[in-house]
Amino acid sequence: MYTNGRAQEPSARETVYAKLKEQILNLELAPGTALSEKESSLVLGVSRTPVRESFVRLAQEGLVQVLPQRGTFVSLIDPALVEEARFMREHLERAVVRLASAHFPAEQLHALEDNLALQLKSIERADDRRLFELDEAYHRILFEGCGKLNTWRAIGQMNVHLNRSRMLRLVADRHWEHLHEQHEAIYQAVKAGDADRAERVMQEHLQLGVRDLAQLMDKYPQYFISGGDGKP
Amino acid sequence: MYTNGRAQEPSARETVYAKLKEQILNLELAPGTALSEKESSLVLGVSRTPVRESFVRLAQEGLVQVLPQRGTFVSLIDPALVEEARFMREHLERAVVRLASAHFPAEQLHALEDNLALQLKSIERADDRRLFELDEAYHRILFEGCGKLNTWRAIGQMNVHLNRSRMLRLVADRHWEHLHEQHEAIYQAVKAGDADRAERVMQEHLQLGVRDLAQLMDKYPQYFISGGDGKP
DNA sequence: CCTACCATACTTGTATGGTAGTGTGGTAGC
DNA sequence: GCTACCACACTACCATACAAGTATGGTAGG
Repeated sequence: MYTNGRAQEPSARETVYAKLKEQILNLELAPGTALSEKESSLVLGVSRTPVRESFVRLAQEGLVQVLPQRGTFVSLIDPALVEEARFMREHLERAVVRLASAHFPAEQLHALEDNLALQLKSIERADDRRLFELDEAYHRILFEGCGKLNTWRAIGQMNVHLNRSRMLRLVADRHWEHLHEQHEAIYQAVKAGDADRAERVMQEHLQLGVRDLAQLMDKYPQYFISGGDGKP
Repeated sequence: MYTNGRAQEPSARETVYAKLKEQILNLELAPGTALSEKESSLVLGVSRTPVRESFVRLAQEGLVQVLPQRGTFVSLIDPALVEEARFMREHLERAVVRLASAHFPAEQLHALEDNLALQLKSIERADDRRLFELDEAYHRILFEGCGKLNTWRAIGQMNVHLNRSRMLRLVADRHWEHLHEQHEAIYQAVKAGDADRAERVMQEHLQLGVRDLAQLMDKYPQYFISGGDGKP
């Protein structure tokens, strides 16, 4: 029988994993912070087992680093990962907007419109976090409309590193001026079927994020990998 | 002191994970096969804990599917994942060979030469598995020479699904004719700095693999996702 | 004062027992 | 013969105990 109503309460492992990941991405758990299975289990009110399994998942994503018998630490931001995340997004999203310009379902086109409207409201309210989420959702919709949602998910695993540096930049200084207008321009180009223009704007759009990575590394050196250490 | 000679014996979790992953990729554990923490722990001679943690990792990669209180199963092959893996590789590797054509270190260039020589020997011996590994290594070297090794690793997580279908194809029918000559052509183009030609050959190269995916799905329907089931 | 050593309090790694949910085969009742 | 029910075997999930390695601070000896 269909017991799969998907109304199951999430497992302890899932909640712990989501909580830790959110805190790491929000920089509430700063890069370099020492974690511990026992401490996290006490804080979150579960045993070590689900915490440990969450650490395994986070370690696989490169968000934490487990040193056997020594400790678990929130990974330092690796500039190479940040740049390569940008690289991946640039080339894959350029390809995707070309696809989108050729054919894009009405449903996702409307979703883009709604998203753009919400972006404007978030900018009015100066709600950075919300705008950040909407930005993510916007790009996700583009992939979804092209039937490339799995590709977006694969990007996601690199994207977390890019997002952490973007979040750091958000703390230092907020300038979302061009963001909405670029999103708008991409939307217009896709709608008009102008693949060349869509690709060009997307390329510019994805070069904004890491322009001043060096400044961030200078301002928050303790959050970044310096020498040969950090990732073996 | 420097006790980090990296000469540590691998943990039980690592060996279990590697073993299971290899067996899944080799199709020794066929898609749909039922696994179990207890059984695997008995077979591999460890307790349930490292097995369980390996399942967590494999589940995150999409290689197994864990149904709570019901069982753990080797994931069926998802044609959408296979196609999107090809999509990612096509666009990222085209970008990479363009970079490589502009500048490529001598060390990696020699590594490509060695690799090509070994490919020839594997073809002579009709050693498919070995040629498969060399093919993977060849592309990895291209990324490495461009300083995009993390990108290759990110592709890897999608690539496993592509490779599983390629392995299935290997079982059915072996035709590696064009593989080596395409690799050779890419090498020549990179060495000559001809970005356009390198990109073009790479594009053709990466369209070979999934040409007859439909045939495989027809021949081994039990290994593939059919309807809306499989991945929620 | 400086150094070498060692007890101790951490850390993660592994093993195991108990719990709750799920599928299945047998059986009682119709 | 057919159906409904129930006991049982099986699963993954979680908690806990033990093992083994590591960093550290205090102390004895020079």
